[in-house]
Amino acid sequence: MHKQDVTIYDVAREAKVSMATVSRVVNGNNNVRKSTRDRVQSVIKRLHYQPNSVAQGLASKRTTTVGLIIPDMTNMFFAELAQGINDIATIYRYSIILSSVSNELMKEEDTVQSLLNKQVDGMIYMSDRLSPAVHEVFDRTSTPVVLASTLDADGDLPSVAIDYRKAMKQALDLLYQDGKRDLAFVISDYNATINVARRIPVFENFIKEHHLGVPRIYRDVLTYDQGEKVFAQLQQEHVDGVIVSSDLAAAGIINAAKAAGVKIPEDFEVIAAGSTKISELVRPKLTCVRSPLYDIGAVAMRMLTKLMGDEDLTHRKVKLPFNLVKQETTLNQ
Amino acid sequence: MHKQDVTIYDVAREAKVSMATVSRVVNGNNNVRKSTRDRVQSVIKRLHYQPNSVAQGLASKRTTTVGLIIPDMTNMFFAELAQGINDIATIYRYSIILSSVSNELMKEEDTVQSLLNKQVDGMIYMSDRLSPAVHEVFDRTSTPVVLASTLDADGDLPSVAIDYRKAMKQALDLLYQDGKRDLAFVISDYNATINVARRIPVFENFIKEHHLGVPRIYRDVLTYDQGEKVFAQLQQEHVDGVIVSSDLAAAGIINAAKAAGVKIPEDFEVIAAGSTKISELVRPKLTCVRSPLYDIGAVAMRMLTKLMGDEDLTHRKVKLPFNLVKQETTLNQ
DNA sequence: TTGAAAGCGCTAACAG
DNA sequence: CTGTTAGCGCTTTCAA
Repeated sequence: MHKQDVTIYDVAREAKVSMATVSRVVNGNNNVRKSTRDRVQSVIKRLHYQPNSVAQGLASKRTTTVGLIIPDMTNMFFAELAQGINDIATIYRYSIILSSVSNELMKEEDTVQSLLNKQVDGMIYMSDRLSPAVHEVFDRTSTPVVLASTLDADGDLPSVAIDYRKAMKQALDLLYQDGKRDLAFVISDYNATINVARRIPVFENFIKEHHLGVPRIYRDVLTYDQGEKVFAQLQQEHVDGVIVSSDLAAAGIINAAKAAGVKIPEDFEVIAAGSTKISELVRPKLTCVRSPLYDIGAVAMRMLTKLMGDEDLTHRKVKLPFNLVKQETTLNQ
Repeated sequence: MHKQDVTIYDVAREAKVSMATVSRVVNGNNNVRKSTRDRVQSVIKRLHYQPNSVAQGLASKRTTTVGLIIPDMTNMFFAELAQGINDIATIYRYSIILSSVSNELMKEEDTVQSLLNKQVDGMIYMSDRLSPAVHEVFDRTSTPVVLASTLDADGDLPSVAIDYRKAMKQALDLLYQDGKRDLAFVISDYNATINVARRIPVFENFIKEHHLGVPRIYRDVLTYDQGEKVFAQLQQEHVDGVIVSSDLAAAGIINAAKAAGVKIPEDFEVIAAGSTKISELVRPKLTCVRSPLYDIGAVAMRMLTKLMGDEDLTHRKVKLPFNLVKQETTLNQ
């Protein structure tokens, strides 16, 4: 049994034309007489001919494939981004090679290089941290890259995101207006660009301006369990308002607070700086910054298609509007 | 700027060997003298040579790529499966082409065919329903396929799953032992193989054996909102024990029940027949059937690697052990 | 509107 | 241990 039984050559022979003509028909090239086209198409149907994409890729140097570098696909945040990318990719008939880099089995730069070796036409990068090694690979290649929900703080890679500074500021304002003065910021990765270059400076500045003492930052809190655990520390330090980067961790904090008999939002307010379905299904419902994740993915993919078609981008750094959704973990005036 | 500047030919010339020898070095073939190997490797390094996977694929007829057909990547259930697949794939150096078939943009059989055209070495299929059209494509190809967390009820495609009959039976027993007599089964897709061929027969049989009247089955309940909505019906029909196929929908039911002042588990018990992180973060915590999702994915991928290496499978239908995790939505004796 | 022919970059006999 | 030589299946000039 063969992987491929019928090739373009078989079609050409049966239809009594050259391979070139079959190729034209397959690729929708108009320079074919209608009668010829019909004849070829009927042979294609009769023989169940399917073009070999690998051969097409080698000959044309286009694979109609894009690479997706994602930190962790079990994180709904990224899954929703990926869904937006996927849908647009499908419309444009691009396939997606998925690389989840959560495991330590392969270095990120090797993953990216492997994508390049597969001759992807473009890549979308959504890891929070753009290491120098990865950046170097991006710089060396002519294959277009778009960042989704991430930033390239120093460089100028095209990106789609929200205004993290503004979102952080609004969240802090809300806590402050509600009378909270002992604020904390709970994050997963301190060195993620969006944290170190955006949210943290805003947070520290806010604390300073309002004379709220020392900025309290808790790191490495990403999972539900880590959220549950960090609550004890928050309570010990008498924190009464907290911004949490992941809503999964925020769910842990909320449940731990409820278990400890703490009243939310009266005595303790929580805002998630990033959100997924989870913010809707915990009780009390989570006040959160809602990014248009699906749209971020969709826009990023659309930008990539332009880049892959050698078009220019009108905007290289796109900021999409976000929403501060006031729910039950803040006083919600 | 070119996509590929240095080819195997350049390396051969610089190292003063033939392309064949370079190819041998690249592929770790042992029939190369150490000194030659070293010389070639140093040239490879100096020139930053990277093999073109597309050309390799065309020449060798192996792409070291597998296709993943997934219904909806924003469903954590599938995301966790995919993670297991991804990790094993990474170990064996396979890339993953991801096809989310949730959108209506492309028919499933076309998606599968497109994967075949890309010359994937194998496929893992995780959609709940194996349509005749898709099955036909699978039957026609010699490319190996493994089903993960799905069944091929009539056919004999290799699969990895749990014992759905047993899981359903245990869940029903638990509700019955707790004194619940007005049972219902809430599912997303009635025609999913695991439902129509496994769970539903067990449910109907149970109802009959215990003389519990007419089996109540609620369909098309998949999302959180749909779960919230279906609760009104459950209440109206005085259901006191329900098995829900998706834990996301179960979360909706629980929250709606709480909002209606219904006491869980005293007056109303809930068991999720499939579970993810969500079962842990709702309150009360959800009693659920826990499938080893990551392992199912991992085992499926391992089976696929064997098939792709032309090895035989000792077991074509693997059943992994599951757990009925008793938490707060059942009386939990 | 069509065909001939030269690759795309690599692998895999085969011969030596 | 190494090189020669055909391809893999398709696209793409270039001529006709």
